[in-house]
Amino acid sequence: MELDQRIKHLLKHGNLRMTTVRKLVLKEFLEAGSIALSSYEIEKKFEDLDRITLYRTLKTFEECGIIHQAVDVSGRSKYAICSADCSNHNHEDHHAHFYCKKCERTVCLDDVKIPTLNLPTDFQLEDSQLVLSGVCGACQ
Amino acid sequence: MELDQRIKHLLKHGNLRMTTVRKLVLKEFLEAGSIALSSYEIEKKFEDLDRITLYRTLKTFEECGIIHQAVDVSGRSKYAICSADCSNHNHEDHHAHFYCKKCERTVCLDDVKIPTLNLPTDFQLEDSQLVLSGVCGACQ
DNA sequence: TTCTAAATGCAACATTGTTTCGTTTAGAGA
DNA sequence: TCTCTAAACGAAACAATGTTGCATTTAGAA
Ligand SMILES: [Mn+2]
Ligand SMILES: [Mn+2]
Ligand SMILES: [Zn+2]
Ligand SMILES: [Zn+2]
Repeated sequence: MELDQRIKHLLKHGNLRMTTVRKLVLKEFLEAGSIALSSYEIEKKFEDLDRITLYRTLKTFEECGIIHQAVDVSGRSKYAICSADCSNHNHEDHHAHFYCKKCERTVCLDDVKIPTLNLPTDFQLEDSQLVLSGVCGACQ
Repeated sequence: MELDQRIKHLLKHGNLRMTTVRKLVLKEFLEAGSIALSSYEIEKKFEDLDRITLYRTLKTFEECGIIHQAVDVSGRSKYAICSADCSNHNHEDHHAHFYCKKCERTVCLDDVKIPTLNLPTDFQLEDSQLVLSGVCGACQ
């Protein structure tokens, strides 16, 4: 499907209005693919994009199942486009993320699923995040 | 071993001077055990403890293998005392951490080791962090 | 006890994110 | 196509978290 079509489709599916900022930001994520983007990276790409609006857009997209969050080792939040099966308040992409210490990029490792672990019985598990770090292929 | 003795031993082992702040902070970590502490939590416990010095102390302890870092889901850094086998610039405690969404505490799950995974070959893995979240035993 | 490198304390700054509130606008309905 | 309103935006103000530079204090070796 064409990019503009996918954008329209995703926003409609999430019951979101088609605003300039949303189309702009969503385009970035679609183009980034499995590379996760920080708020700052998006912000600096568009001079007249308001920081606050951007934060709100990211939160909205995350809640709708359009993007998912990946914390990186430095504590910064990054976001990447979700796989098809995520929906409103229900994320299904439980994969690991790799943070490259050289280029500082975070990539989704869609094929590295987070394994099931047995916790002490009194912990009630809801989410899990696996953050790997090292050097990516491009940086070696 | 007595608390003061352990503090002396750990600082000496890390080749660190025995300063007031370091003894104070290290005591907190020893008493906290497997509960990870944020900078803020320590800071508010001692009114006249300088924020900047505290950050530096945490960094120093981390480098010496006295405490280890655990990112929590909110992006905040937390720290907990290391197991015996960590040393200068060489951490050996590769366990998962559990973040309770209710009490916001992070605990070390010393027995939950991070499993080995097969990554795409071009990634050179150095570290891994596994952050589980949900509700802890005390909060149910 | 002396002396110096290490540690501290303060100021100033940077990054990341939230809240409040007035203004603009998307898009549903007439 | 036009009107109208809830949703989204933009600006200001604030908070949390962390770093850097520099002058002062201090631990502990000699
Ligand atoms: Mn991902
Ligand atoms: Mn731990
Ligand atoms: Zn890289
Ligand atoms: Zn709890």
